[in-house]
Amino acid sequence: MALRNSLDLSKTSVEKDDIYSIPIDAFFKSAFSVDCVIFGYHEKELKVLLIQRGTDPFEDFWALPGDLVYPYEDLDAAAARVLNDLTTLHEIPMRQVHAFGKVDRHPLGRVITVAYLALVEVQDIAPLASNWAKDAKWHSIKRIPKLAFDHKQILQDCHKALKEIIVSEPIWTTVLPKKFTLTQFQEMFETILQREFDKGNFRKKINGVKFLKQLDEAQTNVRHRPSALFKFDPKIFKAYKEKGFVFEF
Amino acid sequence: MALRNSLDLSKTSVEKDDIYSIPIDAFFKSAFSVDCVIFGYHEKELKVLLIQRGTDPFEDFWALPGDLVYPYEDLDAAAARVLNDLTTLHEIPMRQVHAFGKVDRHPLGRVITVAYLALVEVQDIAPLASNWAKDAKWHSIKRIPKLAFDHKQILQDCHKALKEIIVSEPIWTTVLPKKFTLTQFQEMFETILQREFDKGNFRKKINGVKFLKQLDEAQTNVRHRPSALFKFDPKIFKAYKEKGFVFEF
DNA sequence: TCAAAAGTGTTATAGGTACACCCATGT
DNA sequence: ACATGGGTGTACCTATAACACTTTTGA
Repeated sequence: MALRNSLDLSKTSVEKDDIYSIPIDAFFKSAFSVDCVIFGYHEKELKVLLIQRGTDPFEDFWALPGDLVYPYEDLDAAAARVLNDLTTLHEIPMRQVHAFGKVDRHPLGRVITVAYLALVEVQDIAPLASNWAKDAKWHSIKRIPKLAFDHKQILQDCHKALKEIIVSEPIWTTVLPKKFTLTQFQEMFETILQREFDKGNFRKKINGVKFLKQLDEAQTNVRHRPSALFKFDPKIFKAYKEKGFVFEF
Repeated sequence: MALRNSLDLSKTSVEKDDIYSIPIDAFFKSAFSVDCVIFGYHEKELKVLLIQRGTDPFEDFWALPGDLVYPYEDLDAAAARVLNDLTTLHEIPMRQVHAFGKVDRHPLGRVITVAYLALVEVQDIAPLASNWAKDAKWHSIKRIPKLAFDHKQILQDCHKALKEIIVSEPIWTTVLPKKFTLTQFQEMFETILQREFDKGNFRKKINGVKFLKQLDEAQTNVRHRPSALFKFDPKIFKAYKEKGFVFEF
């Protein structure tokens, strides 16, 4: 059987055909990992943080940052740790997207991985290579190199999930300045959702939404009419979310 | 540490505080399971198939049907197997919803579980207790007993996911007869989405949707005006799905 | 002829789309 | 004065919601 060759479970006495007599210990011969799709946004460009692997398997390949989950570590905490190892960011929530569990997805053994995503400001990142990575770089979503494992699929699924999450959860707050213009707001959505909006109509929708509050300030030093600045009000948003609010673009 | 007491990893030499020196084998001391939320629909009622546990932990508690994933088994295949063990159904796709990975969620060791859901016709089920279950019964979604593990949370998340999936994927085909009336169709959505629709407006939406085809047949032996019968056309639906179709109720 | 559910039509309103146009600023 | 992006208004069109009404059957 093909799968047999790509797995090393030789330390157990498990025989494939006698599946109902597998000793309980055999089940505890597997591991789980998390893989993080860290999206970065900056000036109308969507990027992903990739690492270049420093060890086998797939040495030198670009891959999503990820790691095995420690025995005493919650799944969510493991994802947060990976983000912290690569960046200076804390308190950025990672969202779980999907578990990938094909038998042969990892050449060294049975490893199920759980994919997480986050959206951050590109400039916030300090891409220092950790011990399992030679290098770490932002890649435009439009030019992704060949990736290790099944990471191409994972990235694709997470990109789709990002588009769904962004309209209902304010994960975009990490990507805009505290005080932002409506144009910045619109461009961010246009980039991530990969479509364009009419300026006037977009603004009408924003005006109907109380959690985006216009400030008494304006831009300065711009060579055009200064824009009003807006801020996000998390308390008011909370009430919206409870009613099932989503941006209906 | 509280977690320490609820886990049994004594076979490894791992010390909590020295997490970076954990031997690779320690990671392969964990297991994964699948838990299946099998929703059943019948005559305006939504139910869930629960089993009564026959073994510790949580013996005699009601729980979601689930099992450990076999070493050579894909995650999706494990979910399908659980469904097959409890029912006579094949070819019913299970949809992955979420992975639950809290350290202490399983009293016997580190077990991450991946939740799946399916929607089936209640009558199709043959609730025979398998070796790990004393009993298996349909429970109305409105009256759910105390559940084992974190299954209450899992059920809740899956119920929410069902509402989201039902409007974009035709998982409801398993629940309606091959030839169905628009009233049956409407009642099914009303039950699952827990809201009501105006008959006339609902039908207007259906008429705009080409993958629901009216047949040249009608009901017989009903003591009221016979309803036209409709069928689902998977080929036409495929084109709709590619354009991102969802029912906007 | 009545009950019951099928099926259609009407209207008022809300919301979306596609524009055109004016405004404030720095150079 | 003009280039640049900010900001507003309008007119058209379509979608939606609420409702009343007609139709077809079995009993």
